[in-house]
Amino acid sequence: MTFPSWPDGSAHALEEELLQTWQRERLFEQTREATRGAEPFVFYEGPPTANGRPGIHHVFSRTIKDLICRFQTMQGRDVTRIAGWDTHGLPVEIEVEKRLDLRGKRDIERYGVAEFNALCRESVFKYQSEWEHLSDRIGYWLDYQHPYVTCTNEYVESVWWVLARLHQRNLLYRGHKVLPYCPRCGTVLSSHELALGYEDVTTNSIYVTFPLADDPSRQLLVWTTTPWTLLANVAVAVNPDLEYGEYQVDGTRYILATARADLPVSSAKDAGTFADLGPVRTFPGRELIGLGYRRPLDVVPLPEDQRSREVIAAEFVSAENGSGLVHIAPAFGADDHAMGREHDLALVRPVAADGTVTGTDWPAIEGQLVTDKSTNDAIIQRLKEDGRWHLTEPHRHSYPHCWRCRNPLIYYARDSWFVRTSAVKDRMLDLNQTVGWHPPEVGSGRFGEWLENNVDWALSRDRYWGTPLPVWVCQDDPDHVTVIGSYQDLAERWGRPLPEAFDPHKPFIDEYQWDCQCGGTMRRTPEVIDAWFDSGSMPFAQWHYPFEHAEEFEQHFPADFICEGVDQTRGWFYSLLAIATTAFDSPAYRNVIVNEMVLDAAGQKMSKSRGNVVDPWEVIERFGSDTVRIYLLASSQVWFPKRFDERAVLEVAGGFFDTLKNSYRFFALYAGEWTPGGEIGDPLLVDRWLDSRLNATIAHVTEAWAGYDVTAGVRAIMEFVVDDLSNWYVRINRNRFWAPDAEADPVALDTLYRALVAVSRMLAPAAPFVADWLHRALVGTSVHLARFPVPDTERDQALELAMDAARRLVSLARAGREDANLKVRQPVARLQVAVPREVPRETFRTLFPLIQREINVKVVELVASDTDLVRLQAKPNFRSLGKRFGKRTPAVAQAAARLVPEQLRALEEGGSVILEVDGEPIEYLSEDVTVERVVTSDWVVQSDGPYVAALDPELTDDLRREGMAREVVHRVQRLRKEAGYDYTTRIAIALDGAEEVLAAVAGHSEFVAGETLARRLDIGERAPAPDVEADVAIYGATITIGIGRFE
RNA sequence: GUGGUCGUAGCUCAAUGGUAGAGCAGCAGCCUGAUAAUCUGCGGACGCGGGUUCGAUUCCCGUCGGCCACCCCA
Repeated sequence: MTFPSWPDGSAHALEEELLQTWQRERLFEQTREATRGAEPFVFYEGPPTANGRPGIHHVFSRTIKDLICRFQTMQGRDVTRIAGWDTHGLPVEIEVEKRLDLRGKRDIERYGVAEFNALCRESVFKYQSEWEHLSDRIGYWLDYQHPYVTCTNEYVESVWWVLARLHQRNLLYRGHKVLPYCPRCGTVLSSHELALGYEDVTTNSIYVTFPLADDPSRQLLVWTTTPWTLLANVAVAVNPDLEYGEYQVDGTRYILATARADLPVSSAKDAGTFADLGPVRTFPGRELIGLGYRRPLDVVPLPEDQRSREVIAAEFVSAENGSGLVHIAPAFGADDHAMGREHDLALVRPVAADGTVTGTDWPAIEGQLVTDKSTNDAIIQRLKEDGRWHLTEPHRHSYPHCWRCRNPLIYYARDSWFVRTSAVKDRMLDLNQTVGWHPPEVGSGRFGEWLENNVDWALSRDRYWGTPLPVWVCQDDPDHVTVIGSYQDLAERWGRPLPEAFDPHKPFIDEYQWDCQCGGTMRRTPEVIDAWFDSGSMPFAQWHYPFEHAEEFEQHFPADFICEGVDQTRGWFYSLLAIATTAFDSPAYRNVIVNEMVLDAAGQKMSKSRGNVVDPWEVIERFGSDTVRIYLLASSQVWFPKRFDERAVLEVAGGFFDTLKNSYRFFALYAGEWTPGGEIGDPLLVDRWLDSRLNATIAHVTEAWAGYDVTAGVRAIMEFVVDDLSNWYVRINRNRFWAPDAEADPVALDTLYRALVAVSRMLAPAAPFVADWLHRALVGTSVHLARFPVPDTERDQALELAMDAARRLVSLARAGREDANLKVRQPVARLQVAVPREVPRETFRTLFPLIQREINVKVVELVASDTDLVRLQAKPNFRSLGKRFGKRTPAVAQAAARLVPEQLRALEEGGSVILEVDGEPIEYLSEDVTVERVVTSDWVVQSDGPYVAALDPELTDDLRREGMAREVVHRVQRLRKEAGYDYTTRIAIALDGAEEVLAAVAGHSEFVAGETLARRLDIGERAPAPDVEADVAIYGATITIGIGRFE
């Protein structure tokens, strides 16, 4: 057979062509068929939201997912790879709001919820085809024919089912809590969403004075970073054990913690501090407790039946910042809320659900958004007018923002629905222990610590486009609650069959109501749920479990493997675990690879605003997706941040593919009509060596990938191809593939062929295109239907050691040649080598011919002792000496210099010797001393530890003549190339010029003719009509070489 | 602010309580009938200050800088 030549076009073109072939062959389906019914390997695809474009970081995690899934498929596992789309939630709503230019919920309601949601449903698939296309283009195989889609009726029903189940288990409840709340989106956020939106901001914090009710000249100095919350102030908290002081400024006595007395006494530029002034008196905070005060901004009515405007005690108050007196507004802070309950404080909430001020008798501020700077400015202005303002101070802190709309959040008390995850916290921690995290730190650290601080999952969202919360509440008695777990259940309650075109979304679902047993009306609570709950439900909802596919679900739960970016730690990784724990008391995944972010070349986060976003399409077109995939996998562990630098892409992956391509080209060039599987002779040592290295590599890669270390496996393949296969095996065996007038050695062809086939199979999960091209070229079938290679022979450790020694010595001898200015073409008479004991002598000796060829030396000798070549010298090993000798270490180390060669050799061979140090016998053990070698002989000696190579530098006339002949061969070869001859072209050579050179050639005419394919060699003549002719200097003497075709 | 993490050759990174190692880039050279391949040679007192120790890049404390996470922080 003949092997096709590697296409000349770009990697991009090759990949595009293969994609068409794959499609034509329905290759993905074929691979699915091939392992159907085998032991399953369960993979869950984290559903992307299809309303944003995919980026390079998606290529990253998809490459890892693809690698593991392909690998497991090639191991014969039945790998489920179902695509999924996350379709609900705020991101989708916000996209639509922007498109319609709506500003908030009121606009949406005016526009019509039904119409709005219809647009949301549509917009989700805006980028779907681009996602599918990109996944396809990078070779990410996923079943896009039957994806799970979180907004379908089936999916929603499964989510309802699990919510009803949680309710049965008393894990779903309604609570009134202060929660992070986005005024723009008009909804609460969960703690994991909160984590996504912290930003450093500078706001104006203010110090405000609260005159005491019975003595207005004594004033509490109170600090706040959110002036608008003063509208709802009902108390001031002090720490009863903290020291406070009264400071007299003019007619006023300010009260603040003495630890905070470095505050200025006024806003004047040159104002001194309270500390400068000194306190009139000091006292513990408990003295203040119970005192009444005049509240600032008296614009909100306070209920009479509850306490307000008084000083209360709170342990959490510290003097770290502020004044040591904390303003309490129970509606707008979690601590405040707790204090309010504890002390029966009034709760006023002069802020509407849209974040605007309401219910005050201050017209100027009514309707203002509390997070607007102007609102705070107005409040500060009024405080100034009222004489209650003391100081404004810019305050820089990280403050939570809505992770979707970037607006600042407020803390806001309202009714919400919660999943009681804190009740299963310990269980989640236990189950998390069973998960194989890669890297482990994320699981134990970032994720584990997060679980330790678990709070109940704030599930409900006061929005429109989401899975509706299937909770119906009695209008008359809010304690009458029904949670619907299926559509059948709904129909039964409702009393009629559901309509044909039933849509469980808002607003339609809100029309379903029925009579409560108490006579009231059961209506659905208006909220939808957190979209993270949707995606966390995919293990069962993708099967419409328990309504369908119960068996499939059970076989596919939990997952063997998931993989997402580190940003999903509190996202999908958590929602999967939380739901699996509460609903099934099980982990949702057994192994997870957490990949880090892809940064730009400068290490900056990619963001649209910075304009440093890498377009995956562009990069793939330039390099090909295999190159990008290999780069992302191999440049560093996937859990380290990647600096995406285009130069680095070629550095890491380009060289490897070039080498692989050239190895194949070399093989195809010389394979000719050779057909694998035929009769071949006995393998040589080098062939067995390559087999051994190949088997070692297969074992290494298999182990790495089975253990989810994708990088180690990829690197092992790359090292094998570059170091062992190309740069050593092919190079040293060139003459077996091409020898003048001879067929290529079938044993070498077979060895190289098998190695290339195995490489293509190992590479298939990582670089599916190139691997497939290669496999088709070598074998004729797709690599993706092949099994992953299995080591087929034992490793030959002795041979690998011997070859390793040979390679080292070749390197050393070359360095020696450089040193002595002896070109490799100049033969030398002898090379003496020394190797450490563990190198098996006999095997090593059989490699001498190889060393001879590589070094161009006539004789290689293994010396028993290297004393003739080098002087031995002791280098003390402080590590082992230090352990035994402590303070005497330096003396003992120094004394080691006195060890004589016999002693050093004894040490090197594992013995021990005794030496007297400071009048005391000291025993040196083998590990105490490293023996170094210093060159002493006249020979050219290079050493690397116990490996020594020594060249006899003396050149006889014979050697010189041979060197000249080789030099002439070299020149002729260059001229052949210049003439553009084919490598089989027979030529005629004419040489004229320096006698010395001509004589040398004459003496080696057979060699020269053989190497250059010369059928005619005219010495001392000029060619009559050469194709190429040149004057060249050989050892300083000039000759003229002319070559032409031999007809 | 709190906690973590990192700070080593131009770049990317490694190792170690014992005197610093690799890859890439650069320069010089070798080799080459596959190669923009290989091979050989050339560089750094490990952010700063202090401590523990016979000895610290490695341990401890502080400090500066980068990154990450947490946070009701008034």
